[in-house]
Amino acid sequence: MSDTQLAAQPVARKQQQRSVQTQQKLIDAAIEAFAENGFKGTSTRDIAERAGVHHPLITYHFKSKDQLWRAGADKIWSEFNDSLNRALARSEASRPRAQMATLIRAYVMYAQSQPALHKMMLNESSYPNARLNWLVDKHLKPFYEDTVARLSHLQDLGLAPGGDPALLFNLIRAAAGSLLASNLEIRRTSGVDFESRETVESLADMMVDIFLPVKENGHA
Amino acid sequence: MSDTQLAAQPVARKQQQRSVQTQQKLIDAAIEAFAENGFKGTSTRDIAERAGVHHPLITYHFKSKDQLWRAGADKIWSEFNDSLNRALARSEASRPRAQMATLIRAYVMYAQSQPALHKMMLNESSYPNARLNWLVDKHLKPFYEDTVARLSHLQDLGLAPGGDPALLFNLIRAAAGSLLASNLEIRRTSGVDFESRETVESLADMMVDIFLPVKENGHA
DNA sequence: GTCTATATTATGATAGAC
DNA sequence: GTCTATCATAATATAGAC
Repeated sequence: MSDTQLAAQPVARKQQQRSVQTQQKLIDAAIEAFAENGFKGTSTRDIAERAGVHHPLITYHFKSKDQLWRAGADKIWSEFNDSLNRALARSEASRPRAQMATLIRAYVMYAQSQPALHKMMLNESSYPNARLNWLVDKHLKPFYEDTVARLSHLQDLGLAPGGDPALLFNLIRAAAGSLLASNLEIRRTSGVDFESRETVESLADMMVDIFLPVKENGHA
Repeated sequence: MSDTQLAAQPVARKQQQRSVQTQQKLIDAAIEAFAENGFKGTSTRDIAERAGVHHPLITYHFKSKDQLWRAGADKIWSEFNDSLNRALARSEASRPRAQMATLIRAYVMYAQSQPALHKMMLNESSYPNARLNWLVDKHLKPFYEDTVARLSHLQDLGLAPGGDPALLFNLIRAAAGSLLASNLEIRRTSGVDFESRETVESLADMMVDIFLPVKENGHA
């Protein structure tokens, strides 16, 4: 092996690290900007400024505005799935109603910490487009399939409100997502502040009470 | 009176009529475009194209993009309030639970026919800005005050779920608004189609069942 | 991997002919 | 009231120096 190879490797690694950091900063800035102003309403210059990076680096790292948007959506959904799975593992709940209550609480908590999840979905639902199809097929559908199966089972046990379980799923999801994405509006209208953990937890409690009104036998 | 005055009046009226028509076309196109792409994401050229009008006419009739946005919001909220008031008058319901059920149904129906109501609110809730403050103070607040008072009264009667009535109000509103604004996404994910009146009515039924689970004495 | 400079197109708003 | 033409700015994307 030559000297240049021995010396070159650490340099390459450092460069690789900086590259990854730049990409992460751009992705985080993109999530924020796209959630605020939608895909069309967001300029790559705005994203670059938020990330503290020169704007041609977006093309360099992500090829296009569209690819950067996808990277942002991937990150959000990955964090969201992790968050729900961790909550399920932590709760150790084995009964279906308790599991669904855990899911609802975890959904509300995640929607507060990252309202962009709902914002980006709703922004893309405005008119038929490739990003919406991609979002649904890659990310929403698996979550939907799993959760509707759980809700359907709860209905069979008489532990969830009747009616189309797909409708029920979307009702719960839309309520939590939209509510926490409307943070600023609701604070101004109602004085309710979802930045307070207490308020978010009372929302989660209220949702569990309303959407799962029937308790499991022998348990609180 | 001179001849010129007698002849000029009808011409002025015709011009006035065309002016009003142009303004209406622009307002309708603006509502559509702003709901799809948000304020920043919408170009005045896009609005003018949708309206079939040359784009400098926007400045002429509305002074600015911002003023046109406000005209659109005013129209939506005016129609929305009319729609709710007509539903209340039509139902002749005198008991508070039946009135609230009527309001929920009317809200769902309006959200289907004009999802822009929810879309424009949520778009402006993304970050602090003058349009959000204007929307809340002029339009949302009066609706909020009236409806929370009704919900609070229902809670006192034991006819609505407990907890902060402001939270309950926003939960119901966000659920219906967001659900019908997510039309395209939900159809692709779940196969549920809110263009069907039957589906929308079963959603309204489900919402009344869930949010007003306790019936009034002696009535269905 | 990062920068400056720039090509090309789109945007909000206006001026001035008709 | 309506049109064409245009200004100043901002957008996406790329080229090429370092």
